[in-house]
Amino acid sequence: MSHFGRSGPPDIRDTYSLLVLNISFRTTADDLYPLFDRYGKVVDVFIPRDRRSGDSRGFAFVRYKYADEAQKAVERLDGRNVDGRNIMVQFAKYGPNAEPIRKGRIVEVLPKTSGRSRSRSPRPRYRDDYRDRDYRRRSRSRSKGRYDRNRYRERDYRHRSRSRSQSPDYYRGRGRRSDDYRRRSRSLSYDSASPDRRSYSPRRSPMPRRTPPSCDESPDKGSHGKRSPPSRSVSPRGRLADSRSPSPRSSDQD
DNA sequence: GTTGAGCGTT
Repeated sequence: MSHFGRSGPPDIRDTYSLLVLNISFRTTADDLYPLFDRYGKVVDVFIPRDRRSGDSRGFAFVRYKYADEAQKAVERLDGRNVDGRNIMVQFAKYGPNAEPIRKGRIVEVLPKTSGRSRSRSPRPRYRDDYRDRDYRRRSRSRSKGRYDRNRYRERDYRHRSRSRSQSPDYYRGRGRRSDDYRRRSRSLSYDSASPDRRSYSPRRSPMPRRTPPSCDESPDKGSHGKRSPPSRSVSPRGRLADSRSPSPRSSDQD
């Protein structure tokens, strides 16, 4: 979807893609187009949206016809306040196919003569993590802390250098044991230890299974872990995989 | 109604 109503990418042969991050969730391409178009010839403005919800992911791609104009827009719009959010404009490092751009076109065309023009926001950048093509499915935001939406797909995406400050020793020595310990503790330490350590959160009941007549007690309280253990211990994974997502990768794309 | 590191589609 392009702002021009065209189908797919117009022409990336001679266009320079700019990645606009930190934009508001309600900011649309129409809002960015005039903003970027003022600094150069904008070929296309694309804002990835969620398939399910259809909401913006919080970033957009602006394609310029010339690199010099694109660079100017980067220096100009980078850090600009749009819709109440401080956007971050930078050259896209990856192409639509998740491939590294280095044809000398869209790739970083930062003139060394200009020195460090982006000293305004010297953020770390990585170029060897794009291989994870599954990133397109990852939660568009960290709301998973509150809402378990795509927790099943959550993996080591942001572990590059954000929250992964712990020493590798922890994972090598403790990591394995922890995994093993967690597994076995699931069958006997259910009502003894923390009943809800990392248990499965059937976000929504697959089937409209109404609560039993005896709904006097709150199922979230201790009562829940008292009668549930037997059913979960039988086949915790079987239920989840049989009722919800049998193969996360199977239905990756429609 | 929420969210906030990052890299893209008819």
